[in-house]
Amino acid sequence: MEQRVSSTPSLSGAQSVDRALSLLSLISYFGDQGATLSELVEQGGLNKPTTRRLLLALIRSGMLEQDSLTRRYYLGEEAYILGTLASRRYGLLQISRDSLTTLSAKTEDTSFLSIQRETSSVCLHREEGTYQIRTHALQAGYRHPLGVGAGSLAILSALQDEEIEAVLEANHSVLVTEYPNLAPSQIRLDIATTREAGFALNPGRILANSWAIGLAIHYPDRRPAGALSIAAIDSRMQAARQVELVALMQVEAKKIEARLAHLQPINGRLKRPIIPVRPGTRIDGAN
Amino acid sequence: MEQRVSSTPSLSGAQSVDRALSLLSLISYFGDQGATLSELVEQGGLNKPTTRRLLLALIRSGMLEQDSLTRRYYLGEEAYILGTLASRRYGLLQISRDSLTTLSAKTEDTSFLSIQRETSSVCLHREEGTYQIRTHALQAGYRHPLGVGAGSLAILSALQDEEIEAVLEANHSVLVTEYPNLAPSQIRLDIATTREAGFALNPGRILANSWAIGLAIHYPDRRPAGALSIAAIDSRMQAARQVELVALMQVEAKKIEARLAHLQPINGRLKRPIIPVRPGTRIDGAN
DNA sequence: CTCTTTGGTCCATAATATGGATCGATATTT
DNA sequence: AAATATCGATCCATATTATGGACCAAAGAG
Repeated sequence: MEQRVSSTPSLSGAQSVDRALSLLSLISYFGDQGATLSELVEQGGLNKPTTRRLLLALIRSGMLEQDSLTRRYYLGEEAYILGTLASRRYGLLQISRDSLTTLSAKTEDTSFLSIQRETSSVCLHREEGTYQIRTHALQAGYRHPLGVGAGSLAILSALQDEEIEAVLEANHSVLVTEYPNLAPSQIRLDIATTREAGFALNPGRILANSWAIGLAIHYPDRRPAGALSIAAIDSRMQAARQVELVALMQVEAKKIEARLAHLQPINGRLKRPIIPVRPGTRIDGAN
Repeated sequence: MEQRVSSTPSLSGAQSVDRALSLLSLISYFGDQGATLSELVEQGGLNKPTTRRLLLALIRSGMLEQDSLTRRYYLGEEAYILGTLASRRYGLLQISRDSLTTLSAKTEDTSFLSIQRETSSVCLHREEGTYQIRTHALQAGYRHPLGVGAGSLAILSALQDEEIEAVLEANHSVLVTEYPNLAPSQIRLDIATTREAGFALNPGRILANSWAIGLAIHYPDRRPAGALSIAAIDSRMQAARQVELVALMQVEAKKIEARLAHLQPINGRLKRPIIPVRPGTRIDGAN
């Protein structure tokens, strides 16, 4: 009870919901590894009893699950179901899956789909290539500050200049401490190069010899919806092949953008499903 | 403040989180149509200001969005992202997508994937067939009480007898009022038929001439993970073709079950993603 | 065996959520 | 066109609810 701000004029409220969903979001970054209570207390900025109480509420709703043995917390089945249902409005991954398959099949290298989330990019999908040497610097669920990584840089470069500055400022301390090769000034240079070339290149900036090419996917209004990227070892990413890869990616990006244009106006009226269940009927430990 | 139960011994707490997530779940049943505040007040069992306050909290977190014009509420992008990230543990749909494509391609009819959610089944995906006459009784996101519909009946039939009775009891009033052709007693008969035949048949019980066949998908421990189903007009669902369809579906169900067996033990330790963001830093209207 | 760490919980206190009442805006009716 | 109904949204005094320091048990670590 320190966080008094006293400004909250009226509006707002339901702060435990904010906190609980912040925790949920935080947990999502732990991926398959799951999160421990201590980690969540440390990184979530809430104390132990509060954290635990909110986690229990999330578990009750099915959004979260706790491994009874390891005591770790994982996203639950309800999160998966809601996401699947939401995918009809936001189904970038669904729409892009074919393209990722195609890209990895044609190039033999691993391809990725990333999106923006606040000031970071998140990898939504990794499509394995067949080539024997693969970089594992990026996995589904991994997050990096915008500008770090090829897809991430492609997205950042597609933002407006003032947004870019806001992002870089927000990420300043993280960049300086965690990514010595990627100071904000360096990223600004990379953005210029990206815009000029029409694609983003990560020449092993995060992991040596692990190069990648990224291409932004745009909404009809030109805002970035995400980015495709392809990663390989440097020997497979020299100038000539870069051109080939970009050409392939451009074809797929175009396809995705065409489908995206059809996805948005789904707000049309559909028949109502049947809705018998009555929530709000006081959930205790009654499950 | 009527709902005093006074029993809540200790445990529990964070009730607004319960309520908010109940609302979120409720909204998910409205699908592409979105939900209005009034509908949510009516069906959610909470009053208007409370409902609205919780909705605002959900919007702040990105789990929900409100159409600024129609004022309707829809699942938000954050829900989609979380679901995508959770899909590595619960990716039944991902695993089943190929099978649905195959089934619809081979049969020319529309195929579905459904799962259990509490005492209902929810359609996660509808894969269109090419045949000119198609039934639109089932869409992704639609919910029916367990036992209503072919996939739904297949799932119910795969449960244990005592679970079945619990489900039927919970759904009793809904079945009686909403589905005159599907009294609990009728469903019990259908279950017996389903278990004997090895597949579920819906002979136009919900919508005349709209028949469907359902086949349960099992976890390694035999609990149902969901169900495949194929729907068509009755003339395309006579005995001979039923056998053909079931044979095709069994092949696909086997494939899915094999992949499911590999999905579960993903609790392995993976490299940690980078986690710079600090939630819990008081979210107001600051966005 | 003791010390430390981690998961989990208790409970008096204080902060927060609650919902009846109210308001403005947009249909609907007469 | 006026009157009425409906709906979304918000206010604010009240009392229910969340908070977090302190504590406990269990499982490593030394």
